[in-house]
Amino acid sequence: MSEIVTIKDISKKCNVSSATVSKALNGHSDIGEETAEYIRAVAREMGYLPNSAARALKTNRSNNIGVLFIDKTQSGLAHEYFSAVLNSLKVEAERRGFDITFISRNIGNFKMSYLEHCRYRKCDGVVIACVSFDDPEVIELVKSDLPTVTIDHVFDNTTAILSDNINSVRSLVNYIYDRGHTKIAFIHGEKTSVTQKRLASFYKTCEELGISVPDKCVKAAAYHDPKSSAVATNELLRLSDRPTCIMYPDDFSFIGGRNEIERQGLSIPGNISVVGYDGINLSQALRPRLTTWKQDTETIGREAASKLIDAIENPKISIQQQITVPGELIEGETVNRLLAVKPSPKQNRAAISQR
Amino acid sequence: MSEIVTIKDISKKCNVSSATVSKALNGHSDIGEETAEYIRAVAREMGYLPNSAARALKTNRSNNIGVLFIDKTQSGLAHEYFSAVLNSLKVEAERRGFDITFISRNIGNFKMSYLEHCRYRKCDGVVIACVSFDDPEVIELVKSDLPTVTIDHVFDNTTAILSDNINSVRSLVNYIYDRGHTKIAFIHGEKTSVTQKRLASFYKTCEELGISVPDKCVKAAAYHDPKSSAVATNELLRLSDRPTCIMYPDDFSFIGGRNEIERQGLSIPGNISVVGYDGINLSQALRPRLTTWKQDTETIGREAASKLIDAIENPKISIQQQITVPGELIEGETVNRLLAVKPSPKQNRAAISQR
DNA sequence: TTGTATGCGTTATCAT
DNA sequence: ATGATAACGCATACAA
Repeated sequence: MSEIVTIKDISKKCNVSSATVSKALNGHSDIGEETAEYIRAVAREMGYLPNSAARALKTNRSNNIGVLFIDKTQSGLAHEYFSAVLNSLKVEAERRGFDITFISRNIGNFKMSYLEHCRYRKCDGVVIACVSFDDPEVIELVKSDLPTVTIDHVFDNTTAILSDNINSVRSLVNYIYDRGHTKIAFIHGEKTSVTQKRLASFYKTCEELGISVPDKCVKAAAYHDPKSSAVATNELLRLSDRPTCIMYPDDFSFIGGRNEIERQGLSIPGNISVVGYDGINLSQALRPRLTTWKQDTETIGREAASKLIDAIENPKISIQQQITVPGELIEGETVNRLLAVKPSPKQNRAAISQR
Repeated sequence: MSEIVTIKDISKKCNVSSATVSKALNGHSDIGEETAEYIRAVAREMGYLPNSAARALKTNRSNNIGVLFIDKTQSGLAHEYFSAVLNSLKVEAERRGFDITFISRNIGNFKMSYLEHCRYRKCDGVVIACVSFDDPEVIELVKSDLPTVTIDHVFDNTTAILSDNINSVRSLVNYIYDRGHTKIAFIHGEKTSVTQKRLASFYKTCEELGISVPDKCVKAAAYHDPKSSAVATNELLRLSDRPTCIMYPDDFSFIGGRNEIERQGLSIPGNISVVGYDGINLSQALRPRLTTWKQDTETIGREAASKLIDAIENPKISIQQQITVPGELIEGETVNRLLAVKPSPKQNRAAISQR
């Protein structure tokens, strides 16, 4: 088909040197405006495209950012939260002229570390998310000279984009409390730093509100795993002093809880109230619509790309920072309003047994 | 940190020329076995990594495959079906030494076509999926000299990996019929070639079974859109001669149908039977477990990568082919067994009104 | 303001 | 079996 056109081809057509063409194309100021414009016009007309490999070889810049989105279970692509973040990240990266490369071990026969993969592809920087942050290879990556941005995890020497796990749980608990609940159960995912933040915020907020939290009301489950949340739900529903509201680790896990609740002939929110976490599409397709916390995946992904590229393009003035991205409460229909006034324990128990 | 080590560095250490090192590293046969082994050992010890940019520049091969996974709505990442395919594709590509680059328009300030993006990044080939296949830019891509594999769509000059949309619908309809249903409704997505295949298979199978399909029982909705499926469900439920089983465009859309069914006080499968399509995680987390068709995303993605890389590595002997990937029926709990014997129309009507 | 020359790291051709 | 050399396309230091 159409032959590949190079700078040399353009230089011939324009009767200038290839250096002049290169400068004109890159907008250097030391080229006459008219010649520059002419060269650019010819380049456009000839369908010129820069050769990214040649450019990378020369400049040691690839305009490529690595993305480490790996999970114990599978690739991070399975989680709607992470795929949404990735998508936003990709959009912003492309807007600023960067492509994305998935980083992994084992590329072909070469077994390489994450860092080696980045070096092999000459990635200008790397975004790390949804990965075991204590993996030595991740540490190696973070400690390297490569610009790095982490999502939902803080290392002391990198920029981090954080979904606001403290305020989210605080808001949810306050919302639940305002609707008259004082017996609130919390099902959490695997013990990551995110989980620890949410759990701490849960305890702290309850304490501020004067709500006691029995150990029985805090259950461990796993993220994105309806089964373990179903088990936890079952245990909670069997408590003699049953909670009136259950908080789930994420919207998808709630499906398991919902099954268990319905299996016991209870209705949401009539007999038991619930909230999710994430605000994925599914949560608003369900009936009743799930009350949940929407994480701002669009901003998280965009900021991750943006801060990383800032660091790449301005290595000296860039400083590590932690950016906390607020989310928003989605008020669905799954938290019952129990009483107009703050209930005493006795009233509360009455409200439960009225089912 | 550790400096980048090049072939030249190795050649110095080994007291051979850089040409010899290159050949040894690439396993050429014209190097003494002992020297070659020695060179490789030194390279390993020094932490040598090939410079992909230099190699690409020289060989005109990037070991990079482009991936066009774009949807009207968003990126294809939102659909669990496509993200699963992509993940499998990525795994196979990496196993064979290829990285993946997302192809899009608008990279930086350069507005480029899909083909131009591929050329810019020197992609060795491209996989096309979940895209408007009638987009002129996609056509341009397919008609180019770039090796191409399409997923779920056939062009006459490319290799295609196809989920078996004919047999899947046939199997579903047969399964439903075997359980005593003769009034089967079909809700379909936007009119793509996939949709047309499924619809044709639906009509054909019904005809083979001697089932008549009133126009009222075939409804248009949109993929991945619970709302439109809810609307279609509502219309179907209001029919005087109501279907006993509804087939949904996909598992996620079924959520909308389910809401509508429950809103009307009907139960699944007691009052109305349903099947989904895709077999995503959600479908088996629901209660009752959804009867659906599981598309073999793992094979689809793997084959797409595999065939594309075959074509890249062996351009002469590679031929276009269409590969149909079978799926499997997931027997959930959402199709009621109506009668032991094939029902006459009258019995059938009685069964319906008994609710 | 424009041109010349060089080298980025690699592979391939052709000698030796 | 090994080495010298050139070339891939581009950007830049320096000369003009």
